[in-house]
Amino acid sequence: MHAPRLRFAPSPTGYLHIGGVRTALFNWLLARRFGGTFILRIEDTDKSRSTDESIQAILKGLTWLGITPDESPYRQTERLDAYREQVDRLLAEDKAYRCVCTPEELDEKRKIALEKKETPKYDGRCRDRPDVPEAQPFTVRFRSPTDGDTVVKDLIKGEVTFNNSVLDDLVIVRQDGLPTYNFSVVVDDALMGITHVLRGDDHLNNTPRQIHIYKALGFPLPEFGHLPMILGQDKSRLSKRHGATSITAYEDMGYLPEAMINYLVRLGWSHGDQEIFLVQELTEVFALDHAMKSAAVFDPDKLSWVNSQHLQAADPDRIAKLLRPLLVREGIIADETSLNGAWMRKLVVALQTRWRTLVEMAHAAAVYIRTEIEIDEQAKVKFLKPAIKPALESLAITLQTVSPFTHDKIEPVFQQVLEKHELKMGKLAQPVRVALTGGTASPGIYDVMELLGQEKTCERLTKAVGLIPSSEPA
RNA sequence: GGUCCCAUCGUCUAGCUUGGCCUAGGACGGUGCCCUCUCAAGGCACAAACACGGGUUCGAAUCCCGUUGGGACCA
Repeated sequence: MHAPRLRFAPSPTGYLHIGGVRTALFNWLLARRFGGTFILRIEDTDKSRSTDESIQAILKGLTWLGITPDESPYRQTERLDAYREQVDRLLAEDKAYRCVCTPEELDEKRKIALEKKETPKYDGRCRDRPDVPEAQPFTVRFRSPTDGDTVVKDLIKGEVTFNNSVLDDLVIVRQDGLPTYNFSVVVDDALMGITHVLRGDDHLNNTPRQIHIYKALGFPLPEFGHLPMILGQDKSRLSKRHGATSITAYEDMGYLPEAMINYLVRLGWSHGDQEIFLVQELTEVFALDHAMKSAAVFDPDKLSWVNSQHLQAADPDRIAKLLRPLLVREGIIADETSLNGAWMRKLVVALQTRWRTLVEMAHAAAVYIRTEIEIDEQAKVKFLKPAIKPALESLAITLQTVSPFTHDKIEPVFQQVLEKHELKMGKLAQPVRVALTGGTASPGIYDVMELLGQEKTCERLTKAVGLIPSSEPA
């Protein structure tokens, strides 16, 4: 593969789907790997279903992932002249013809065929009609070969043979003058010099038709590759009822773009036993020879794990930066500038291995930011007992003298309190943890204290002491 | 209904092209243990699959045929 030209050609009829992203990703990766060009083409000829919001969503999603086109995006609705020109050629060369059969007539014939248990197929009534009426509304049909085989040499599926007799004369221009999918896609791919058509395998059956159009138009054939679908947990095609299928949803849920790419690339492709990939690395090793033929089930658990791996490896300052808007969104801070960078970095380091998404991290961060915390009732009953009260009290007092209030300075003071009260680490750490965070799970206790700062630490300890009765209730 | 695609642990997959290295490997998830101030992270271990049936062959997850099951497209 040398300097290939690849494209992603979504139709803007909804949000950007996970499956679409995977297709885009494979194309983009191949372009990067082999020094090629990646093109984005918006297939918006279906005006009734296409929306500008969708186009924006597609662009936004791809941009988030860094899958950006090398040429400015094309829109089919801006290329109508090109299709018209090619249709005229076909018509002039008698490789296509006008068909004046009405939808009603065709429907009727289809019904009859179905009743007779025959495959509905256009009967070719206008194919060789010498007297095509001029004034009537018409569609343009492609004159398909009726015998022989068409072999698709698919990059992923291998050789797939279709018998031409099953192909009927497909409509390439509708009554409203707009080209149909199978025609516009060929004209575009040919005119844009696409060398490799990599798309979902739901298009495999269309490929022989398209090959005939290429040939009729005298264009060189690209290579074809048909990627398997992505399925939901119930093994049916991924759809709304499987939960989030929009790429935007994953950004909102706090997944990292590189994790998304990593997870999606492994869905249908492998590189030995390697699971975690940097995007850079993918652009160096990705190729189609280890692409899967069969459909894959989307597994949110594994995505979550992949995300955690990238989250742990990520630069804390970058994560901090991504966290800020989420903290605002979740109502934890008032505006993005309200916390200082060095502190945010410490926060991220403390939480990085403990949570799998940015949103989870943001929620976990609340305890260190808010002035008021809620103490879990069970934790309180279990750990904030009279026996520990003196130790907590003396900790609250001695910690006030620590300066600077850092992990390393806090540790010896904490140890002293342990010794003085003859306590083991675990005996004191848990009550302190409950007092400081309201719960029983948190980062290391010295880190928690440093994050909270002297004031909050001492306040919360004192407050906890106040919650403990002096003696065990009878 | 017709055409086409697909088939290894629950899931993602290695192995299949060039049969023996497969007692089928890795990963997620699950379970247990270790580490440990808790929770994570990390380490170790365990359970878990070649859809089925025929061939071909000394030998098949790997090649061939069929069945079954899933999916897509055309309507």
